[in-house]
Amino acid sequence: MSMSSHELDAPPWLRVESTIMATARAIRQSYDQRFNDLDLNLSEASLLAYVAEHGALTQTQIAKSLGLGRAATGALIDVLEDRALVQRQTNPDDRRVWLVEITIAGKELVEEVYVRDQILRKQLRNGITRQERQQLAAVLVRLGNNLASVLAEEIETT
Amino acid sequence: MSMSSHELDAPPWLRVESTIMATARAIRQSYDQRFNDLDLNLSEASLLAYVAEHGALTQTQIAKSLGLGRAATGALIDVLEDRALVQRQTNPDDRRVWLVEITIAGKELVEEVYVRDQILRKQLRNGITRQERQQLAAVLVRLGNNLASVLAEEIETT
DNA sequence: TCTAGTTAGTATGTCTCCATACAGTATGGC
DNA sequence: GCCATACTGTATGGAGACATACTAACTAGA
Repeated sequence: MSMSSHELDAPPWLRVESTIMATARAIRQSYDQRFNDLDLNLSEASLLAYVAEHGALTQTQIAKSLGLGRAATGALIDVLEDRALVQRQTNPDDRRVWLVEITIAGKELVEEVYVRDQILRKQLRNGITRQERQQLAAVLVRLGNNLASVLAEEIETT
Repeated sequence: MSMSSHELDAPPWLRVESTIMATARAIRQSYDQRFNDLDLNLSEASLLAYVAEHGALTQTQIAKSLGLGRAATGALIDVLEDRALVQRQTNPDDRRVWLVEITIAGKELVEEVYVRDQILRKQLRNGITRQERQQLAAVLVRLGNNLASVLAEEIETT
């Protein structure tokens, strides 16, 4: 019935990229659903948990750790601050920066975040061995390095 | 020196998700750069290549194969049609649909797309064995299945 | 000092995609 | 034939992030 001899339906490069992309989107989506009734999305929950663990941090520090840009991080903090889950405090030693801290209400909420994360992680690991997960991470890191050098090289020639 | 026993800087779930997401973004970015002087991005190039290989197709067929929504696909086709790289033709048997075909100009351009893809793919595979790539794909598929059942289950309980 | 360069946070515009709703068209049961 | 249902392509609004540019503030050198 099949007219062509190709094993894949889509061009292979798109295949790889869109599979990875779709996986990432789905992870985000499932976390968003699990946190939905807490009125948190994955990014907000992550920021909250990070601040809960690491204490008073500047926005730039948070942005770097979460792998987001400074603008996106600032917007997240705005939302969480409006809900009194974190608070900004001035730093007398450097008046450019905010020190972001978790509040009491934030601490309470983050406990629930931990619980749900554990449950979801267990479900996602189903049928995937620890070794496979480690290898997945390792390959992604190498791929990331290759990508970085490709992108760097491209800039040089500009 | 370290107060906590955590090995990672960021919350682990964000770690996984953002690594995958960042990888996907970087792949997209490197393709976009390589296709930049052709005035194509990855999605456009993929669509062009897919139509070049599979001939006259409806937009819905293309959307499904590329893993995009119908709206996004239609927008892509608009752009490519304006540049006369593909053309829409009516189908007398079903007046709802467009049949999208590649043009002569499109065929010429897609040849260059193939060349550049081969080069980039080779660079990205550097230091990653065929077996590892296959395993990466396999793990992503299983993870995707887990995600699908998690998301489905969530909908049921709503 | 004061001047140039750097850094922190914010504002703005763009990109790429999804979800939803809509109008036109097909299709299958009666 | 007629009607409910399903499907195609399009329009629109929103999410989530980036890149750029901007202001305020810090820092180091003459």
